[in-house]
Amino acid sequence: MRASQLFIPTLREVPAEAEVISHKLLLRAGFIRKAAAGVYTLLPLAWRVIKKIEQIVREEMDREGGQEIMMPVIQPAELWQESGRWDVYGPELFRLKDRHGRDFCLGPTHEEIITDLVRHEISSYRQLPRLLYQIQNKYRDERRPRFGLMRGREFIMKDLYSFDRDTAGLDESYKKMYGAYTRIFQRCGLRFRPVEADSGAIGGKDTHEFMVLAESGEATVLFCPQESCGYAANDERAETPPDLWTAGGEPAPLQEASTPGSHTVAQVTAALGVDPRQIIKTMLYRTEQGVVAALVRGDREVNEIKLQKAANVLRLELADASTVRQITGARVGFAGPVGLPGVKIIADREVMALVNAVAGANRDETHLINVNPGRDFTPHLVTDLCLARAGDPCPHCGAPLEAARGIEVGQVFKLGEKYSRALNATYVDENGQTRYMVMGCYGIGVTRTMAAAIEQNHDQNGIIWPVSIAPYQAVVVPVSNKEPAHMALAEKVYRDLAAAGMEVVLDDRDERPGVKFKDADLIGYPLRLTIGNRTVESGQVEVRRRGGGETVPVPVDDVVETVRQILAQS
RNA sequence: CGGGAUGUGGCGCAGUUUGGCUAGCGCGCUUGCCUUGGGAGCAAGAGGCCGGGGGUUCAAAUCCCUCCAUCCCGACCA
Repeated sequence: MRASQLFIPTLREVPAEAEVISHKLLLRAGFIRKAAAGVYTLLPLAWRVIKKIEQIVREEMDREGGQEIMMPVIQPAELWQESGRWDVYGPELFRLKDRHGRDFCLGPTHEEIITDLVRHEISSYRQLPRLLYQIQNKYRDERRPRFGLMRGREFIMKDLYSFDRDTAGLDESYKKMYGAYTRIFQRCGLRFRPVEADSGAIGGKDTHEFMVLAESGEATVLFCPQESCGYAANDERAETPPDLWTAGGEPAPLQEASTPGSHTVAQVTAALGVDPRQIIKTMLYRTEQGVVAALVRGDREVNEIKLQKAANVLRLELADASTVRQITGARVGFAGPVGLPGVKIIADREVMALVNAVAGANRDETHLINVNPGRDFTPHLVTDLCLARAGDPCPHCGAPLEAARGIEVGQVFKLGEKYSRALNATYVDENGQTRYMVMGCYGIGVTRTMAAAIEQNHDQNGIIWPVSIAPYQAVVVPVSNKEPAHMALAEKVYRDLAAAGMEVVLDDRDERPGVKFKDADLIGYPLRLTIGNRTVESGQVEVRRRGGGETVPVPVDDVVETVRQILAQS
């Protein structure tokens, strides 16, 4: 393509709305434009990148036996009511009504639709397993869309759904997808890490997230630095072997201490001169089964996912000030487990190891000292409630875990029978028995993958596309489009490359060379071929790799082969 | 959802506090000349319901009310 004909509206200045680098560069380099908050038009360059990522995804899905289908974006409420998610999904679900007043939603995911399809069309074990996938727009009315394509309200997802006869079959499908995902992100040129994750709202058992490592990532992952171990999990999932620290000593009599104004751990440690680990932090949560108190050591934070599981509740939210007052009789910051009636108390293991600890007294401006778990209060349950952090021991090998930020670009789930039961998706096995299908679902955020690639591959001048997903592989830049010798050679090089099957742009715009170079760097073509006075007389072309590498003169007749080799190596 | 900020040609901004006369600047855009190895120069132009609605006033980008949009921060660790 000729740059003079291409729709690539680059910007010299950064639009004020962009925060992260991928958003800034996508706007500046002319890849995207915003239509509404979290909703974008993908311009030709972005669409080319998306199609390349999609193609990689397709090839790897097909290789594992996946079959592509297209499902509706608009989904009837009935199916969501049948699965129970119409009420559970909350305000993130885009809801709408048709002219008759019937309820619909814009699909944030397609378990309902596909399970409905499969229950009607598949009835025998002979038809299983089935792996069906789609690549299309999905919708979530995010409470806060941000970071451009990283957290949009409309985005492109690949979702594959597996239907198996039993859990052994599911394990097989899961393994296939895990392998496919590893290949996909490798082929996209990304530095990533699969981590153990929590299944969250979609429900299910095993799950891994594929995290692209980048500072701008919204998720925290913890991983074991020991290569032989390889443990990695997100911070919500990571198990925390208990640190049974104790100040020791003999249990002393319970006492009250006046702690005016000390409603945080830091303030209490300062007021009483104790180690934060000596404090029992009491967090009150509202659930559909009443208020639950979570106890963790003062230096720890509550992991709400673990708490939710331990409490076996569906909904969990931190109690507001008036609820705290009602339960404890005190303002926020003075809750404690001693004499806390009518509240289910769940304690972390580390709390139980403490001797003569400090806790809120359930009275304003007062704490208790010499609190001894087991003597002064007895939790209903003791378990792991800690949010993991760097430095915690690896649950497998004990080495201190390291933390990193990650962008979640893919997730693989074992759903089990959750949806097949809810929607009655059954088959008849070889013994004539009716059984529920066993499902898995496997998503990749395609638009987010594009953004993540930029987060990981850029410099101060612009994007540095991995060759496999670059919108074009090379740009040919004649230094002057008024110089017949430059243009003639540029045209030849351009045609030769195109004839050899390369995706190449000829920058034939009537611009000064500086402008073309700046745009080439900004857009991030992996290769730039420059034609100017320095080499044109000797019949050479300068070849330069984006993102490092020197400018190398190459004889015209060798250009195609040289480019082919460089691209093959990348 | 809570808090904060912003909304002025395509982009980035000034002007608003202290109402006033043709609403400015840089970039981009158009035309011409000139120039061509890292976002050139000169000249002449085009382009603005000052986010919407309502109000105050002789007079509103500027003051008041209201709505909308966008961005940021937070969403509670007791």
